[in-house]
Amino acid sequence: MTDRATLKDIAREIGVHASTVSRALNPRTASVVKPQTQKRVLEAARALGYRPHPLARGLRTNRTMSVGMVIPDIENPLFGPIIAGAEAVLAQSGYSTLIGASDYGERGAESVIGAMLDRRADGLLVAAVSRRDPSVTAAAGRGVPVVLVNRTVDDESLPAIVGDDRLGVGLAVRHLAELGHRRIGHVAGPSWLSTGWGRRRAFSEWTAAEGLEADPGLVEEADWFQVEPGYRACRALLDRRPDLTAIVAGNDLLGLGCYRAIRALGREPGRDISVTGYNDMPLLEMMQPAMTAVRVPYREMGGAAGEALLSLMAGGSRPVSSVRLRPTLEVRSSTAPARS
Amino acid sequence: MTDRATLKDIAREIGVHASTVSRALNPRTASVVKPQTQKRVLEAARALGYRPHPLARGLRTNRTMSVGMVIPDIENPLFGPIIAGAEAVLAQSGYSTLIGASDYGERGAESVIGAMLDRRADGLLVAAVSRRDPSVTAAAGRGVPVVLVNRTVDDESLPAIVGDDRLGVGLAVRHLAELGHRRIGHVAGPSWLSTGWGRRRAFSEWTAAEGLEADPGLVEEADWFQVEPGYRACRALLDRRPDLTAIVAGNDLLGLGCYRAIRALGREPGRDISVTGYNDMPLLEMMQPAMTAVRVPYREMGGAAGEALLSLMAGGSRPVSSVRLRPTLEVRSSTAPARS
DNA sequence: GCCGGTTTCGCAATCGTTTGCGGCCGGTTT
DNA sequence: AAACCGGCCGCAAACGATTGCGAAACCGGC
Repeated sequence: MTDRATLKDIAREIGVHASTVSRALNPRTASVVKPQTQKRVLEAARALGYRPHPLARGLRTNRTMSVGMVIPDIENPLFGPIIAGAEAVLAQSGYSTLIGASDYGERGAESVIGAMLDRRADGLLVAAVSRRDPSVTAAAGRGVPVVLVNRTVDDESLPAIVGDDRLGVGLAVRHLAELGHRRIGHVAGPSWLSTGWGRRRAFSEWTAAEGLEADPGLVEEADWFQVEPGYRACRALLDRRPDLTAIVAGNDLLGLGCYRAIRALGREPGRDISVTGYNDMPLLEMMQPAMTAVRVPYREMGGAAGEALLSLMAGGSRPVSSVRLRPTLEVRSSTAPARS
Repeated sequence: MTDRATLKDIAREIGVHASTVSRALNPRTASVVKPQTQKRVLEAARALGYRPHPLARGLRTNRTMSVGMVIPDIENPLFGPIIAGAEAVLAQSGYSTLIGASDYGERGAESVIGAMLDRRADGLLVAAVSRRDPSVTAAAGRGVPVVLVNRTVDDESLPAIVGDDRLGVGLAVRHLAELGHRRIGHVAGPSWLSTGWGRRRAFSEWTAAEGLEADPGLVEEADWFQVEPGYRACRALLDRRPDLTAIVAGNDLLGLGCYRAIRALGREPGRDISVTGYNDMPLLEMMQPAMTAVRVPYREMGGAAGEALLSLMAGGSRPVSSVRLRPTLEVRSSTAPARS
């Protein structure tokens, strides 16, 4: 790599000291250098194609202008939009985004976070947190700005940008109730994740609020947000309650698992048993039947998280509040009037 | 953030000079320090929780231990596995992965690559390259190690880890031919991308090799690897050639577009017209009908790219050869015997 | 022509590591 | 006993930027 120009090169070029060049180039200190010399500096800098050396700068200022982003499993299509949204707003402010996959399990997140702290990331965006996560809270305790995305921790001690699961589940349950469904089941996500747990509680509250049957037996927990666990949980649920006419799934993948389970029993999702998904991930509308789902604005979520982190890193200690984004309901053909 | 321990802290702790500590900690130079002092250094380092400062080290050694990864659009589920595979092997060697989305269009890739070079990334993994891409070749020309993933450039001047499209398309065409299809169409991806172009050429070659009809009119190009363009292209194709019994799609999303187009004509994909996808992205098997597709091992592809980049960055100038990974065919229910 | 006050800039230290060079110390060789 | 050598380690100079401090230069006003 051909060596880049340094401050000294510019200084030599126009006969001033490197520190003057530094000041001229930095908007915050540019006011102390004579306008005319600043102009000369700017020209020389452009002519030489000067780009500040991020390592040298960071070493001195103790900031790396990079943030770490921790994702549980990148292969989940859900996180694409979140990453994209965050990366876009962070890049706008000159921050680079380090990505780290904490493939399943707690050990992963800890070592990924450790690696990012070793790199002196200026902040952390964590999408992988479980309801209590020592490594994340430890990092935050050591003064590193942390913003949670999508999932949060129980005590809400950290700013989090999440979807409003109570609202979202409400949309699904009310939609089904309006279609005449009275016996609705729930295939829940893992209860050690805030999303799994929160939606499950919201489901109970809303069925009660709508005056529907509210039996703990209407809920079956899948041990992971994936198709196969969803299939197993749904089979268990339908074995126990063959009379269900609708199922609210904890997320889209669980919903797809429900499709399989329903078909395995010789019935047809949408026609015989209505199913709602949650998240509205890409291509969900291409499934057969196209799945009705609560849509969470994931790209916005990533963007909001990026902004929250920026203000947290910039703003000293002004508390950054958590945000719950409002979901909407995408009605498609996996939900139909109850035909009991 | 509580200040981390530095070399000097360790040195003071055990009464040696910082340079000795540095040597003791660096495996390459550890041989010149007395084993016993090395032991003391190691102990003190562990006791103080020492972690080298990456900026200071990088400033001195002129390496950042980070690589940039350029992705065309993160929202495409295709790139998740590639990212995950690459990140895993790079992390193993101590490299961090910077992610950058070059949302559509050429300008994007250029500015993203620029930002990464400004950050002095030690190498670049580019999944976003078009068949001729000045910014990428320029970066490589300036001595930055570059490895292309998934897509490549025409002149093959850069090491690239891609799928063997000729082989993959052959699997699809032969499969259809064996099912008795004689009039097979192709919905091609953009011809300015190596994947779109290569598969299109392979299609022509294989139809000729199989003794099938080989008419340029059998191919229709979509202007982007997405469902909607696939739909439009497939409609145009079927308008021109209503007698087709099978379609080879340039990728999965185009294949889904074909589903829609076929249904729009009142026919059923799989039953009336066979469709093959390409890539076998996640959840493709959940579609109705489950799509037969050429499976490209994307996670391996990312891993292989990471390894190629590592050896390129380490190995001086030993040429890193390109790799074409062998695809396989996943036969599902979107292909059936021809019923002409 | 001197003086208080600005503006504008240079000097040098600093961030934490790496590394060439040379020095000290012990033991072996002549 | 002088010379030498190899092992071990300290010294100091880098890497490229930022920044407190002080010193020129310059201003208008007396």
